[in-house]
Amino acid sequence: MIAIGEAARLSGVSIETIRYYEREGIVARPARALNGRRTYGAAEVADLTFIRRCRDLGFPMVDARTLLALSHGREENCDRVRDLSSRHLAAVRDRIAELRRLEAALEELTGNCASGSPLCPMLDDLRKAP
Amino acid sequence: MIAIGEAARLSGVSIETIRYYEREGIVARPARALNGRRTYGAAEVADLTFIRRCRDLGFPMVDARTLLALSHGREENCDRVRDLSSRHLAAVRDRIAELRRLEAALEELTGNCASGSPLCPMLDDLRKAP
DNA sequence: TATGGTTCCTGTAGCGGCTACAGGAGCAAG
DNA sequence: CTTGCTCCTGTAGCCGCTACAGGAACCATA
Repeated sequence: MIAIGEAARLSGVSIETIRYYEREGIVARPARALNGRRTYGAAEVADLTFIRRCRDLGFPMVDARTLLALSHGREENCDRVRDLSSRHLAAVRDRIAELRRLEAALEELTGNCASGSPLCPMLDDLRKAP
Repeated sequence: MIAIGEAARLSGVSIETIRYYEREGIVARPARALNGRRTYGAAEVADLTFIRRCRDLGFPMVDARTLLALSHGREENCDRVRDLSSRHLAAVRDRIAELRRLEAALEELTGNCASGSPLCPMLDDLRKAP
């Protein structure tokens, strides 16, 4: 049994965030040592790591929760998992497309900026309401 | 002189957000009518629209503030503007690259998921700590 | 004049997902 | 015995809004 600092190191989830997950009921409350300190075993560290993996993949917390629950369930509900992840993949692609549009718009604005006008062309563009 | 609802329609900034911008000192406090209601003119609507344009382009509020101030300044500080926007463009590109990595990782995970294993391969991958 | 629908006002709380304290207790090493 | 580390609880802050609650005033119609 290890303390919270060690669990944080092993899982890659910060101490504060571990306590936050506990408060929010995202992970189960760990056992406490006689002095009141939290103690963690391999299963708890695995859960924390699982959550971090989900977050690294950009899943929102609500999905991470669900995935963790599915991972605990006796039947591995692969359909649910695939559904969640393909939705998330679609959201990621939408976001990429949106950022590309931003990128193009910014490129154009900064491109205009390169010209040596007395009036800043970029500010001028921003002032035009579309 | 128009009321806040009309200013919201014209600028594309919601009423609540206009009041928020005012509270935060992002835009100047407008004049008030005798009944205490805010009144807006063309200049105020232009400022709101300017901010919205910045936000649409993904600039953080702190940059939008600066750009608005530059837009009000007597000398159009084009260098500052170009600097801000090229930094922002770089941030957007970084974010796109990050999302592409996510996209690739998610594609691989969901790809695994298509196989008909009794154990969900995606959950299995998530359980492996990298 | 009464009524009803719309707009406006202030103030406060909530969202997500943490992060950063404050203020204190315990524990191990030198 | 002191120093410094880890841990504890509880609260507030981050960003950029958004959503109320609870009330006042305006306008159009009957």
